[in-house]
Amino acid sequence: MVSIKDIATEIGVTATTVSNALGGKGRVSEDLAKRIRTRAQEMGYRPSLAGRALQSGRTGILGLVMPDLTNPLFPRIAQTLSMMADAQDMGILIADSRGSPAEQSQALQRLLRLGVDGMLVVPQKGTSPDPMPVPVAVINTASDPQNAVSADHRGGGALVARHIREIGHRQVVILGADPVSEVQRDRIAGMTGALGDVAQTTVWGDAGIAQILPLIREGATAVMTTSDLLALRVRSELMRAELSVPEQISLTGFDNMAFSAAMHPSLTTVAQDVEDIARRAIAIITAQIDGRPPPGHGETVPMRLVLRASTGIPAFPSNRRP
Amino acid sequence: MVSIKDIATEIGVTATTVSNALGGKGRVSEDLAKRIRTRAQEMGYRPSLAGRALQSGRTGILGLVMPDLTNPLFPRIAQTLSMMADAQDMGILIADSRGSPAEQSQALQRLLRLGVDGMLVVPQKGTSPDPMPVPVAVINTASDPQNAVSADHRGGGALVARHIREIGHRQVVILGADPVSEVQRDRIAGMTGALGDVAQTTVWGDAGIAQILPLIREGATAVMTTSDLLALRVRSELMRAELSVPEQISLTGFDNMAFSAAMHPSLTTVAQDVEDIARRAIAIITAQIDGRPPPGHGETVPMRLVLRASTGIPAFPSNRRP
DNA sequence: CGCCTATGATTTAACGTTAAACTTCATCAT
DNA sequence: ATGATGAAGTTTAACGTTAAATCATAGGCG
Repeated sequence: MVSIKDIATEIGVTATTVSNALGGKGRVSEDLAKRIRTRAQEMGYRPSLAGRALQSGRTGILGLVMPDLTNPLFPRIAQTLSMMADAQDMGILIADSRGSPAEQSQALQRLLRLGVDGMLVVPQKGTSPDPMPVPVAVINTASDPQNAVSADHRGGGALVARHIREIGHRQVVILGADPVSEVQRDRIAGMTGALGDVAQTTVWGDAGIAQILPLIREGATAVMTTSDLLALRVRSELMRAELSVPEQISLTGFDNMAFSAAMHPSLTTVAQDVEDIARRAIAIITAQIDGRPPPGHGETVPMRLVLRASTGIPAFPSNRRP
Repeated sequence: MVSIKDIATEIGVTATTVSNALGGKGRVSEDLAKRIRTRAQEMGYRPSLAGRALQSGRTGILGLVMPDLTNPLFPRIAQTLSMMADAQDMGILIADSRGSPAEQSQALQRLLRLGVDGMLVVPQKGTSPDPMPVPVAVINTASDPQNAVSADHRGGGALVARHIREIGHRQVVILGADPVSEVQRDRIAGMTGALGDVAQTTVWGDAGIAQILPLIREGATAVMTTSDLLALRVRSELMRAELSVPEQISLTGFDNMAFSAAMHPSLTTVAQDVEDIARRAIAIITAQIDGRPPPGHGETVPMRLVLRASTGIPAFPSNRRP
């Protein structure tokens, strides 16, 4: 490994001068600076993060903790975060909280031990992360509006619900995965709010899926879910019951996952602007690290309705079929 | 931040003694060592990675570069790698090569600059990573058997193909996503090998999907794909053509993605033992970092056939339907 | 000529940790 | 008594970088 000293002795100056030349600080004649830069380049110099970190107290590394790395959102978040971080010459260290709040704390501790400058956390359902000795940005849970950034799940729910209402549905089923999840509750709250006087029943999880066919027999013409994966499972149930989508039943998902466009019929769903969320999270974190006031105050990022083929005008919009 | 020195002055010994006590090296009386450990605990001491890294020349951080973080494999690889790494007190820094080989090099450079001790690379289709100044483990491409670990894609292909042949199919279509991908080519090679005298046609990508219905009209009774997502798209096509799965057409995927169990019918597919792959990759990398010879010599990790409802005995196994 | 200022570079020190060499003191065999 | 052995700690130094303070030199000005 080439160090700043090696360059210094090669050229015949001091380490400090090389540091200044490369960093653009202090006083170095433009001539010498250029010479140093080219020589450094030639010798394949790479600044040692460790040395710098020791001196500055900063590692330039952020930790990313997600409830479950197999979470559908993770890849896109990770991708965008890593690009944003790159742009600031920072790195993203990942950790998995493996579903449990206890593991979440451990993951945070591990990242802390590795010396991250800040933490990006997508918290476990229903938890908020322990207080940390480094800045934290919380994603998708509005714990403390100062450091949180979230998609507007409520607004997203309202978007689909309004669509369903406007195309004429008068009785719908809402299916959530887990009532513990604040995100899911928000989505559903948005739906119920926008449905207004449309008749609605909310059901949860596997038990909820089993209740759907009976509810359809009682006149429901649309099923709104809080995740594309749930929607796919409902689609399977409907197929088994020989109910056609969207002719007899309209179906909606959430999150615009990769497969939702490939299903038949392609799934109407709601997309998060993950890129915007990631950008804001990074902005919050870097601001805090640099001791600046975090920008914005917990505004949420709007969601977008993705209209596809799984929703349509109900054949029998009345409460009960003939 | 509490440093080793703080503890030293508190107790009235030298920094070295504290370091020795905590690290279990050197000579320290058990009595004193205990006192030091408890005091360190009380003061909330966390060793500085930077200091250690500077001294040892190691950061304890590995880089993970994937072609595309939205790759279906990524979450599971990342999850397992991060757990394995944790176990060795290491961290995983992620980077996205954004689809292009050029970006792949840049991603590697970035991680290098951040000071990783080693690199885990899932290379771009058809590329192998540039030589690196740190150890590298290559995943899923058998470039150099010394440092590569891969699922047995060929064997996986053979598994599904054998299944399809054994249940009586005599004419099949094979659908791949991209002929440039070595992984996909291996999977298909495995399939064609195991099909033996079964009539077969291989088609690729979007154009390939369009060719499937004609081929079925000519008598094909099974469609084998190299990815679950492709299978889902084929399923949609079949549905549009009112062909039932598996009664009329059998369908298979690859990778056992989250949705493949939720589809209707649930998808017969091939699963990678991602955990084993990750474990071996970490073993290879840590061995190289420690200067030990890498264990094993590029053996591949067997794949597993996941039998579900999308494959069955063909109604008309003959070459042409009545 | 002597003083001030600006410029260009050097010296010093520190960040936290640990390997290696060294001191101190007690114990024990000859 | 004399040296050898060993245990318990200490001193020194180094890893790479950079902030702060210091030194040297030249040119401008009264």
